[in-house]
Amino acid sequence: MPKTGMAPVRRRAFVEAAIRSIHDRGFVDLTTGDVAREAGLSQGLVHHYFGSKSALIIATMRHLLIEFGAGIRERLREAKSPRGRLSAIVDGSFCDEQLQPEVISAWLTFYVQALTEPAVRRLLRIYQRRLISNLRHEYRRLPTRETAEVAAESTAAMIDGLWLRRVLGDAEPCGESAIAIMEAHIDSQLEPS
Amino acid sequence: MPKTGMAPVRRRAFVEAAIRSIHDRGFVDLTTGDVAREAGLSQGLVHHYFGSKSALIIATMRHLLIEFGAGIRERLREAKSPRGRLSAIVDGSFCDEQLQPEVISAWLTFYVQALTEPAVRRLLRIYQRRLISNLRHEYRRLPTRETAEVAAESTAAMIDGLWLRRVLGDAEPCGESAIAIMEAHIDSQLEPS
Amino acid sequence: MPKTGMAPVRRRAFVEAAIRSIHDRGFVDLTTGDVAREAGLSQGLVHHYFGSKSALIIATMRHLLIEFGAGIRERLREAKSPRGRLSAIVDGSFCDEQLQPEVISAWLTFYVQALTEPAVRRLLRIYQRRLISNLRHEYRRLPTRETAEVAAESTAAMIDGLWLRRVLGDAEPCGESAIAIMEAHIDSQLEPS
Amino acid sequence: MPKTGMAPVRRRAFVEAAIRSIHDRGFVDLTTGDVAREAGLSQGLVHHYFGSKSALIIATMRHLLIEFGAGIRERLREAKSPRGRLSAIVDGSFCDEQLQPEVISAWLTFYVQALTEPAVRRLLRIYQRRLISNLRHEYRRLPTRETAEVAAESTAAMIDGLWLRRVLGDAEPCGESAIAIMEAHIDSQLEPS
DNA sequence: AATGAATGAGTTTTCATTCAT
DNA sequence: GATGAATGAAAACTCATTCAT
Repeated sequence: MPKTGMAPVRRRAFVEAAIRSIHDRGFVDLTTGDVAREAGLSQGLVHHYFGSKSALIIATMRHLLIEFGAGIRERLREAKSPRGRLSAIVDGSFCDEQLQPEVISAWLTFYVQALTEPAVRRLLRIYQRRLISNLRHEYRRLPTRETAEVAAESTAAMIDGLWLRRVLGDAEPCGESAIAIMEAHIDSQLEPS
Repeated sequence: MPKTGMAPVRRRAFVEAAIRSIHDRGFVDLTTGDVAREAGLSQGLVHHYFGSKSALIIATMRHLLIEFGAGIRERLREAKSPRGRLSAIVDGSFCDEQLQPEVISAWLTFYVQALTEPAVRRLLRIYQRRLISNLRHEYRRLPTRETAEVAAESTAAMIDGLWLRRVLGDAEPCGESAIAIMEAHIDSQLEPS
Repeated sequence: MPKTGMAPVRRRAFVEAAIRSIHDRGFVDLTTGDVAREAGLSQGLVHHYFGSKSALIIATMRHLLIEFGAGIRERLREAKSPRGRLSAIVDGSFCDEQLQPEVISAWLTFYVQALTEPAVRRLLRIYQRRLISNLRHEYRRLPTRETAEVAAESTAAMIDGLWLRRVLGDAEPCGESAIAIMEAHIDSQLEPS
Repeated sequence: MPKTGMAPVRRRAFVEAAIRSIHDRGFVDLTTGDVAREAGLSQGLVHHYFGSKSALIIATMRHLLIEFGAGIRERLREAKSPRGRLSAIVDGSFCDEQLQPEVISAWLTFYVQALTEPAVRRLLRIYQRRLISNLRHEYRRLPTRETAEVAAESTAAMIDGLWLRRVLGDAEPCGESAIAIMEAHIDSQLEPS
């Protein structure tokens, strides 16, 4: 009895195995064999489902983006006010899922790959634009277009920066202190001295 | 008598070639052959001077750190006031040298390598600690130790974040707008509403 | 379902190819490429099955030992008397299989490798101990423990020595004259003047 | 003041360094760099004096042969009787110089190289012929040409065999027991039961 | 659908040899 | 005579990809 419809199951299994492998072995030394072993499947199957290693990588990056986007959208939907929507973005950026070491490793890999792989670069641009545009929208009450732009830009930067600094910190990365700093920054943007 | 004392010259040549190659071909696909060609020297010489590809990479990361540290120290020495010293740090972080695409690529590589290579991780920690400790020191006039800490942390994060966002921006990365945003942030930390 | 269970077949093929290659090209200049070509398989497969060149060499040495041991054991089983068992050992040592030029080259290599490679040294010790202990056992009727020991030692030495001298003799190495000399030596040990 | 007549000094230094290096690193992994370092001289100098690595190896083998031959000749000159001359050969074969681990390693290497390198093979043949012809000459009083031949052959074999077995024994190789066994064998050849 | 087997192109690494000084 | 520098050819080893079953 041939199993049918395995495609989505297998693809997901490989993508998740890729994220774990990137963390465990580092992206540079990642082999399709590693991923297959991690997924408990055969090496040949990677090519059956993705066609090439690089296609698997792109699928993995896309997966990160989708998961992240879904988390943000979910939180935005539940938020009541513009201020709450800003908190939602911060929350979605520092939630437990996003601070998992495996996910962090994969995101950083994402950034580096974007430097040279156009396909990955395109994906990352989507993330960056979506984030800045969400922020700009929530800052729209600020007096000038210019102020809103700067507020959005600085908030986005601080999210990325706090995340980046947590990546390689001594302690387990924890979102709480990052969220506190972010909230203070947002407040200072909204009620300037 | 043979030509002597080439070691430092060659090492530097290879390190600089490595930075350019990382940018041109991407770190993942980097070969010692690429670096040698870029340096205009033979592949064998890379191993003669560094022993292995990975030792070359570590030397390259160390080079980045040294150059960056020297730039910051230089600017700090010339600064007149605590406020000026904060600007010095920002300046050193967004100066032309640091925003060269080649240097940016290499720094990002640095981060990714730090995830899995302990030797690289150690180097990166040095950078992070030095930056935060410099900032903490300049923020020492703030009312509480806590406020100073948060100010330092948020400033460091924003530096890294702005840099990171410029990495993959559409335009040539330019430091001016980043510096403006940073200065505003520093001011808001020093004179809270 | 894929073709399965090739591992032992391939391993044996490579080991036998290694023995032939050691003879043809000399151990010092032996490359995994040579062995692969000799086996009619790809170079990569050598590493797939053995992990490294040196593991292949060790497997080859082990193979020699096993084949030799099996030949001796077989002959010992068929022997009727202690005297016959001594002849069995001599026979097993100078049989056609052991005097094949390829096998001789490989054994000599074995000895040289034992000088510096602990793993190989361990294997060779097994051979030496087994031989001397077999001989000692068959000489046990001699008046003193001491005499038996010397008889065993001298017999073992003469086996190795005759073999060694045949290795590089002008003519095709032939076992007959060696066996005759050995038999005379054994007789002189058992019935001293 | 240019030093003149360095050639023999340097050549000897390299040859002795080669013997030590063969023992320390194994012949297979021997590099001219190793030898040069061991000799405390530069790598280029090896080629200046020998022209190639393989010429150095041959010179080293020749050196072994000369030293060994000189030891035997010296002892033969001092011997008073045919029986004493047989003892002289045994003595020369198991003297301290010949049982030095470095020398043993080099001799074994010599044998292996002889399998594939005609130049080395030629050298080794000289050793073998000289030894057998010396022995044959001292056994010339035996009743038949045939008996003398067998006695010479078995004695030579036992010398080589005892030496070979000492090479890789557990203990420091020591000549005494070998000499005792050899003397007994010679006696049994001369006064058969 | 799935796999173990196999490959070959490409990578790091080693090293004898050459050379300018 | 002597050396450190440099090279290039060849080696071990890796791995994405293909394939027969």
